[in-house]
Amino acid sequence: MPPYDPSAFPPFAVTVDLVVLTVRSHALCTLVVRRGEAPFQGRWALPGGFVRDDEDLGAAAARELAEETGLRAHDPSAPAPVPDNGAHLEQLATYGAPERDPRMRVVSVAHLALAPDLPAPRPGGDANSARWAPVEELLDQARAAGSDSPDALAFDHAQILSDGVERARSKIEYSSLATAFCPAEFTVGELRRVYEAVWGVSLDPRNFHRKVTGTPGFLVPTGGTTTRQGGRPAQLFRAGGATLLNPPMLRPEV
Amino acid sequence: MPPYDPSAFPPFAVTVDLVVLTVRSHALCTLVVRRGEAPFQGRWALPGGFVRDDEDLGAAAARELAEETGLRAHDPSAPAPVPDNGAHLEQLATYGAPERDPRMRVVSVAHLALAPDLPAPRPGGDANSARWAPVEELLDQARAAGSDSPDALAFDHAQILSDGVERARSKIEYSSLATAFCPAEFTVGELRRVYEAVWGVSLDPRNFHRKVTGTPGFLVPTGGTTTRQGGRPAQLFRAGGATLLNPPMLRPEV
DNA sequence: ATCATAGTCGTCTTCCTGACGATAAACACG
DNA sequence: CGTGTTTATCGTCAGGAAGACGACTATGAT
Repeated sequence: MPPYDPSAFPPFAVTVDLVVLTVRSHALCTLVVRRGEAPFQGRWALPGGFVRDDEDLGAAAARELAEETGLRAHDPSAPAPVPDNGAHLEQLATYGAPERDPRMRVVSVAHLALAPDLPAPRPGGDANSARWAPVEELLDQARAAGSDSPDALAFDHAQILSDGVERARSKIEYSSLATAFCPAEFTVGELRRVYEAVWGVSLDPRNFHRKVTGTPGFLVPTGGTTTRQGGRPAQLFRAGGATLLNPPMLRPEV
Repeated sequence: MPPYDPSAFPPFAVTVDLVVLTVRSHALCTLVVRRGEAPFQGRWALPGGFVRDDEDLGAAAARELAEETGLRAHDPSAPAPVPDNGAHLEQLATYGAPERDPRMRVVSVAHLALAPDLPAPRPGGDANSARWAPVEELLDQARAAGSDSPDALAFDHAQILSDGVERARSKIEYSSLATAFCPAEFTVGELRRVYEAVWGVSLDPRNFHRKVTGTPGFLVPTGGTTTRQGGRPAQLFRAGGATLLNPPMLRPEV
């Protein structure tokens, strides 16, 4: 074991980067901001920033999320007394390859946020500096063109986005996390469209309905109904207390 | 968005900590080392150390793992041509509460390593400075006594261990990761005892046998047999190419 | 020879899923 | 005002997987 001498450590910068996902018009979208400075000037990037001196990692991520979107983070470890519109926020992974930032050694603790559909993004300064981009578009781009393409995300953000999307895709299988994409009250059909958008598949409405309404604690009827999707009025639900789905919702093969 | 000025970042130290898990005599155990210096002098802690200047996070974790155990890390992203005794190594989570190290701001990128049963740990220097400790023991301790108990793990390592164990417990459900606890060739019964030790349950040998031998790509028979567990000779298997178990192995309730 | 131990093959019931028919309740439009 | 369209919801049926458990097999120990 090397001697643990805290005065002789290599200096690192620590940042948080955010993969903020939402579902907009049947597509899974993520928030990207345009970089104003070098490196990667003019390229799109995930929102993020430095962790402050006295700030925990999750707090830094929540602060960045609020700055970029106005969303209040919903701490999953809290008892969650208010079913507000706060977004789900969790740590994703940490990226620290030595050359990931050409200027210096930067370790980025990526976080994943899931939010209901939001109005237009709140640009930090100028008008077109932030947007919701369909993740398929961004990921296809990263696969087709290289990471040097001017349309590709800056730094290793395509990898971070890919990891975040994969986390979301797998986590809605066995948890009730998909409700984080929905408003406080939602219908079974709206929840189904979330699954369809995140997985990029279409699901049988009848089997889906049977599954989610038959899982105890997943959905709680509010008593109200809505016709905002057209067609026959649908029951409104809130997310129930259950966080784990057992047995899980099965993602179709293919 | 705050201006991204790399010369004005708050300085952090970045370390890796390791949750090394193995199964020894029917119990899930983790490697702990005794701290030689303050803070927490004399207390047990997870092995770990500083990330070097030009070193990736995973490389730092692999280096620490080799230093502490002699294990070669088995990069899960590599095509894995050699079914060697290398341990499985993956990033777990990152811990960076401002006061987690009283001396300075330290962000620790915890990694999870799964290894087959090893001989006695290789102490870095003196004889009794490292040991395999049953995780139940360590976690019960953390729950019963506070973190100030002299038997409790140093820093926030009880939390890190708890997260690592939970990751391992859930991941063997839907992946073939349990084979990382086994030697290169193993029997169905040995694999079952791994599940039983990690989950702390007992499983029906017949149903378990049906499940693992019936999942395509999970196990590959080597042709050999062994009687090292006593009783009727058992077929030997190697881990197959499949990494995802679908449908998953179900962890019993209760 | 007998027993204990561990492995392996079957059977049966129950639960869950996927496929899909049928009905219900709204709205749009001629 | 009927008719078609859309979405929601209930029901049925066959196939697959899992839990419970019986039965048989091949070793070593006594």
